[in-house]
Amino acid sequence: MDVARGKVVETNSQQLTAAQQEAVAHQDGPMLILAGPGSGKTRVVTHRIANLLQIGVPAHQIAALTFTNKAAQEMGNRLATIAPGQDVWMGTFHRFCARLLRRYASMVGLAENYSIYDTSDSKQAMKRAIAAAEVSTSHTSADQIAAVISRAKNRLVSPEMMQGQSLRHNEAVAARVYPVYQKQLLLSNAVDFDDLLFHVANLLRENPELRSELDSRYRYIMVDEYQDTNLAQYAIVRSLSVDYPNLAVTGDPDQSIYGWRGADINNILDFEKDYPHVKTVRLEKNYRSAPNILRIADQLIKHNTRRKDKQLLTDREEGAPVVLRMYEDGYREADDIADQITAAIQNEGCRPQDFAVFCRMNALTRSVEHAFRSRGLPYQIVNGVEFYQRKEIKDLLAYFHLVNNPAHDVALQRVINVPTRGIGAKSIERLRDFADGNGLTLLDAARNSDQIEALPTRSATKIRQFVEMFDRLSLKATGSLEELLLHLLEQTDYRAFLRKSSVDEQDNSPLANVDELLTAAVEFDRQFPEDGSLEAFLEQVALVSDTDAFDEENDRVTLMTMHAAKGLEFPRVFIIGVEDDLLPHYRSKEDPMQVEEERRLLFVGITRAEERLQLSCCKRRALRGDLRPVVGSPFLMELPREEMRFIEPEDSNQFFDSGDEFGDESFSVDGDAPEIWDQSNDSATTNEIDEVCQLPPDELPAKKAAKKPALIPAGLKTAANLLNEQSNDDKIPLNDFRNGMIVHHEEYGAGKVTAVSGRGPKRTATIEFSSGAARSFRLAFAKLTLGEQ
DNA sequence: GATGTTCCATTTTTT
DNA sequence: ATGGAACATC
Repeated sequence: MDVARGKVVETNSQQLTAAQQEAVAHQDGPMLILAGPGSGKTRVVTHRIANLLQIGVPAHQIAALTFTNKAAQEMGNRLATIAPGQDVWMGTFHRFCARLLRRYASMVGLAENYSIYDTSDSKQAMKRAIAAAEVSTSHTSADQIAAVISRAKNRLVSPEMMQGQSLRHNEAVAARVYPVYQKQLLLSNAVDFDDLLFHVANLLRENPELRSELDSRYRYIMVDEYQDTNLAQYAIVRSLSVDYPNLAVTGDPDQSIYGWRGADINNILDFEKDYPHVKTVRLEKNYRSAPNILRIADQLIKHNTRRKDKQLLTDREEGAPVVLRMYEDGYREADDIADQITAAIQNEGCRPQDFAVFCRMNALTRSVEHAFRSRGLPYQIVNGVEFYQRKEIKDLLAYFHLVNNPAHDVALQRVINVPTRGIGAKSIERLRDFADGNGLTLLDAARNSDQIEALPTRSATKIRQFVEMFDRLSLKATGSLEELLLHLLEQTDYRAFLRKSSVDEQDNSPLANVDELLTAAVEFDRQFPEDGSLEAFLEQVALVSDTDAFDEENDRVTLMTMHAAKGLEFPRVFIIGVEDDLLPHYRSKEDPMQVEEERRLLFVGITRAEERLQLSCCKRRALRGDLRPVVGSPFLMELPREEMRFIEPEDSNQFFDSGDEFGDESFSVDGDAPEIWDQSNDSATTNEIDEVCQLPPDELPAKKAAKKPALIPAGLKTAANLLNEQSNDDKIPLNDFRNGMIVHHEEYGAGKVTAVSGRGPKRTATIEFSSGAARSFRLAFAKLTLGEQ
């Protein structure tokens, strides 16, 4: 795994505060560390581990459970600096369970080479289960059923327990699908994400000897982000802390943001009830943020009812006021933020990595990305799973999965006709029927394809050929990943298939992705030369999370969701789209508890900022295709306006330095400005837009049309588009770089392209200059123009 | 059976 | 806007 250095320089334990020292010194018995944002929680936990080691606790008796690999890594790195060479187990809950489950797979009816289905795999499996269960999905959907089942598993509800309960419609449907789905998973020797926890929790509950063995094996357990644990996770740590109740959990109820995934905030709120003799430590001193940022955060979170009241204290100096800014639309918002960052880098000596832009949902990163790219501002989008969700990567990995676990039906269905080899939907359906009818896996059914009466000989032959190809491939399973992948690519002629099926000729990114996967395989081979690396590789791939993609060594502006931002910190933070229906999201507005969670999400975002913070919202936002009027988030009303600096769009001729005037009066000066803080639906702008939108295009009043970008049909150029195009004018489109092309670089002069790889912002070209030097450039940022031939 | 077309919903957040 | 699924055509 990559080694990322922590930003915080470790100091010795003398410099811990009294509260921190108290937590560090705690040895036996349960402990609850209520740690506010930026309170040095990771530092406390690592020092405590070091302390335990020092007093003679063997490293293998300690386990630290986190929610992301990133957090585990960070902890590991820090521990390495204060207690080097100690083999303390650190990792995510899911990885911990995956590991236990490998060992005790047979006890839950799995084989040790079981596969972990990712979300799309389990969705496929779900569809098949729904069909097999013969239920109607007329008033529900596969997604809804999946959600109900997921929730059930998180709450340790088994298929049997779900029967016979009085349920709502989609729950009743789910209750019928659930047992079928579980049976199919077992037959496929597979688990979904929830099963990792579910199986382990059941294992511990049903096998007292095993439970006590593991309890004594893991005598000291630490859980990070305890506020985000669900019932299954709760049950797991609880049953590992009976004989040796040395469970130390850290968390902050105010940062509980995974309720939608089954996390139960009561786990942390009731911890003291669960463990009567618990030692509770509150870390309330904040080392991260300027006081004005903390006051804003504090004011906001005070509006929640389900919480433990907590102070946020800091010694830091007062900083610049928090900015609350309104823009005309998302494009202006993105452009302005890009400009602000560019200016700060030029004039204030900031570096790209000092900045982060947070949003409620991934879709909002698009416009920001565009603005950054057009300015040559280096950035990283933190969504680690993206690469592994690309078609070509999923295809190849599906072959890997099938080699590792031939029962993996989802993988087989994915690849049996990829590349196309004449096995169509009908054949697959017959194969599936045969498998279902005889309780076989799809591969076993395929091995007996000549016995399937419904199958034409022609199809049976094709299927047999596929099985033969697969068997040849399987022979490579014990070799290196590189060897396996190369063999696979050759046997299936996959690259040719990609070239043939790619829609536009220019786009060779699928091929570049294949190369990137190859690189990853080689790298994994290098790191884990032992046997069995295929399984380990697939497990690692299955359990990567978005946050894991964050690279703090990289000098780039970071773009991510607030969920992904938890646990991180940046000197300057922008939070975009602080708008009603987005934050809080409209789906969460019915339930006051969910609204509180949304408020906590904003709290998490705000408290990531060290020095400066800007919250912004727009008058209009392009979402789901078209530009719609929006209003500011009700949360903005909860902030102490007198402490903030409010900035309106320039072209409405309004500029308010600070908050006193920020209310009604500000807006009434200009009749055109919408009352963004007013949630009522009858705001002037809303009506105006609606009204105009109903007119046929040629009847649009010219004046209004000119003023409202909202009314410009997609495809026409907006001012923002034009601007961006201009600045890109002389640059070569990314995908136009070809080997042998002659280019010109500002600094190095003329050169020839010798290699191109990567895609999107990572697209890179190697160029040999006339001086003889060769250099690689990220094309999105390099200053390259077309050279003379 | 393969390929192309249209239509549809779908998007909150993620291990 | 995008991608998947259903439908139509070769």
